[in-house]
Amino acid sequence: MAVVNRALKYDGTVSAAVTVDLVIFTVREASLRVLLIERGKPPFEGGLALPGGYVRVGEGLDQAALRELAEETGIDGRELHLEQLRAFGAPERDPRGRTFTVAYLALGPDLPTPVAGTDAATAHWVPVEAALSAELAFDHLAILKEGLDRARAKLEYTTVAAAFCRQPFTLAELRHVYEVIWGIPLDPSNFRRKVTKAAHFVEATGESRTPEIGRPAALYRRGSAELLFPPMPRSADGDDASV
Amino acid sequence: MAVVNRALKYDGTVSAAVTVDLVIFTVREASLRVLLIERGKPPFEGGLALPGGYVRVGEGLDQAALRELAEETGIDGRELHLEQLRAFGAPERDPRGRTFTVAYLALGPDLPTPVAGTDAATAHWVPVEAALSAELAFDHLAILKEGLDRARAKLEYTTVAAAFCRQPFTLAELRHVYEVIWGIPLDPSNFRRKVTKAAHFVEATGESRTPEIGRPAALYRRGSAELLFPPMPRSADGDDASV
DNA sequence: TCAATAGTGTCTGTCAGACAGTATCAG
DNA sequence: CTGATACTGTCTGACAGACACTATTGA
Repeated sequence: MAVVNRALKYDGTVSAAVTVDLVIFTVREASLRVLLIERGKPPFEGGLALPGGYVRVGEGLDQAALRELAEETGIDGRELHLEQLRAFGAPERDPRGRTFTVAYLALGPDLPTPVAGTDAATAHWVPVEAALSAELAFDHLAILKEGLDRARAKLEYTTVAAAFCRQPFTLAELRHVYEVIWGIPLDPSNFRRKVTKAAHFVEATGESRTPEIGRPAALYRRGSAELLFPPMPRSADGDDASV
Repeated sequence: MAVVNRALKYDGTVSAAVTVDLVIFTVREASLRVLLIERGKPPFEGGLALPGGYVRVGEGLDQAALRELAEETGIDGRELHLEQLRAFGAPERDPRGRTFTVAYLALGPDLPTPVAGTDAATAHWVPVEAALSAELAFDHLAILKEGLDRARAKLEYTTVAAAFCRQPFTLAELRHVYEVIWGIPLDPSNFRRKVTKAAHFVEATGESRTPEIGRPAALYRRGSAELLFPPMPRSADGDDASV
């Protein structure tokens, strides 16, 4: 769609299209998944890509990211964690002409199977290991990698892990998020001590949930803290398992 | 400069100018300083701003940042730490029309007084406390704040502090960087233990430098490590002193 | 009763904070 | 010698890793 003009201004500066692209992660069935769409139009027609689209006139970057999130997935962005990753602007990253993209990272609880939107023929939750070895359109593989790195890093020193859990949640569910994203097992006992002693990471609801088997687990909600101090230690030897 | 076209494409997507802006920090005379220019042209003529300029045709973002660094300061960017902060794109951030900017953070040792460049009437190393309470052009105050936050955070878990020191350096000089940027004193003894025990943060040259007064100090060079593990602890009570 | 998961208690090593004490220079 | 800064050593408390042990459910 839309031929992007690659207009030269007299002084050699560039006028370009600007897009937002979204790295949307969720945890489902013991794996971290990213939302990928099958492109319905050239370039890369039929190929896999991150959801995204052009920024509109009069629209801010965050605003554009929220709109694309709603359009391509039907998700209300206010329910998830959304933050900017960074801008990508290599001259040849889009064969249609000069295009800059601002990548966003979105984290949410196991989300509904998304609604195919404007540019999306179909959308799927793809396990990240699979996505990392897939051929993605444009420079989306690099963007995905940065998103993954950022998500992994942020689990350490912020409380975003809770963004992956539908509230209320058990500590086992929260721990599961860490284990899946870091690809390493955590000691349940030490995890509990850490999380419950950190100020305002989680707050107990006083209720509990009885699973099909085993002892009922206490339920918690997100606390008010954004930063986690001291951080959640990732085992010294930076072992990322498979990925 | 130059009138930026705010062309609407038929589908309402925007074509815009793209700039890079630089937050360049250095440590001098017991204060953290940022390079600000006095704008030579409208808008905000005569006002203070971060150095920066338009991205050119065929030029990548990092490349544009390096070029602007050289043009406006005469600094060879390969000598300093340069990383992207993030993109800013509020619709009304530039009165001339829709403009996106990609902010960069640059960290270097006490740098030469910069050469006034293309868009800069004059350039100064301004103490950050002063810059934070100044009226900066565009959204540059917000960009500066983010740069400062990022720099402070990165001292904790990376070895970038060494980027502020001309090599070779003493451990007192390196410690001074932390103290100035965090605005808190660090215990010299514990700092030494931490830095020398961390793998490849610094490596001893075997030489020493005799100051005007006091015992000579051993000299070190940057090590190969980028990440610092375990991190440099910032005292639990997040006290940022004045700033 | 057992299987399974939730949750508690405790030992140990590592490391940060505090600070006493020693070393090496210029005058 | 004094003053100043560089460097070493040591004690203590906080906390992570490991893991034994107890608690509460369904079948």
